[in-house]
Amino acid sequence: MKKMKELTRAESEIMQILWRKGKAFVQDIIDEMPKPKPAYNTVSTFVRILEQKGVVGHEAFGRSHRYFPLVEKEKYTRGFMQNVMGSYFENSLPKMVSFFAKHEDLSVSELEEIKKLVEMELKGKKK
Amino acid sequence: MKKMKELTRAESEIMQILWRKGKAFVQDIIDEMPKPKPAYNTVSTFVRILEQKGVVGHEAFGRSHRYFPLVEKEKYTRGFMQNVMGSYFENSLPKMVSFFAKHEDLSVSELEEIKKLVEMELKGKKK
DNA sequence: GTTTTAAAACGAAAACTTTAGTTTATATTT
DNA sequence: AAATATAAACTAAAGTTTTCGTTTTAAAAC
Repeated sequence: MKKMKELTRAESEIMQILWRKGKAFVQDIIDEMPKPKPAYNTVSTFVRILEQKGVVGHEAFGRSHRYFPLVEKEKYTRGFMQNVMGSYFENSLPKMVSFFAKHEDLSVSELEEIKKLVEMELKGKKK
Repeated sequence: MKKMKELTRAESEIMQILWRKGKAFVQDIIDEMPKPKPAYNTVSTFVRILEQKGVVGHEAFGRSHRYFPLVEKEKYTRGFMQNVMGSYFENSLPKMVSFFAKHEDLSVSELEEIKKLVEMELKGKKK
């Protein structure tokens, strides 16, 4: 398994859009970007970089390319979150949950959802 | 409240060490760094950059400086995780927990810890 | 009090990221 | 088929981050 190269901020922003949309032409990507929209060529360059990195592919439609992710968001998220967990939460999910319980204002329904989820998981685990 | 500037990767690596150790001379930081250790000056430059950004301070000992974080890890983590949550988990903690349940192998004791924690939180919430 | 030495400060080169203008190729229109 | 238009590819400049060699400094050793 090849080690996934870390994405830069701009690259990641474009990947987020591709992950969300599944497939997109350069213009579609630009449409999804906020306020100070970059030039067409800027985005075009980035998809090409991402393609070179092996995380994006394309299919030709006439002389246009429609781009799509080659790496699943889940997969990338996994590697990425591994770092975050290690650096910020001592590799402990309870520590992370506790952090959010302390700092963010969790709703009752969110908490109940987590509880249910964890119980489910426990059921599967214990015997 | 001033908006905390995002840290670069190298800066963040040094902050992690300062957060862990509390106080450290440049050499102490280098000692904590992995394999291809950077030159003394490299690290020295970074602590100075961090100082300029207002996230690190120092006290003088003779002609040495002992550096320490001015921004709590918790505080920085908060802003940082807000992004992560938004980009990767649609701002939903249950989604994040679910992600880990699916991908990482959580131990029974971790799950129980989370369950307890969530129940505690619920108790506090529901009237 | 002069020399040595070790750390901080400075400065600038190297590497990487971001941004877009220019060029090229090829469909589409005339 | 020539002109036009459009999208990708190329190129390069601007900006940022990372890396250290060099210089300055001030304390310590002589």
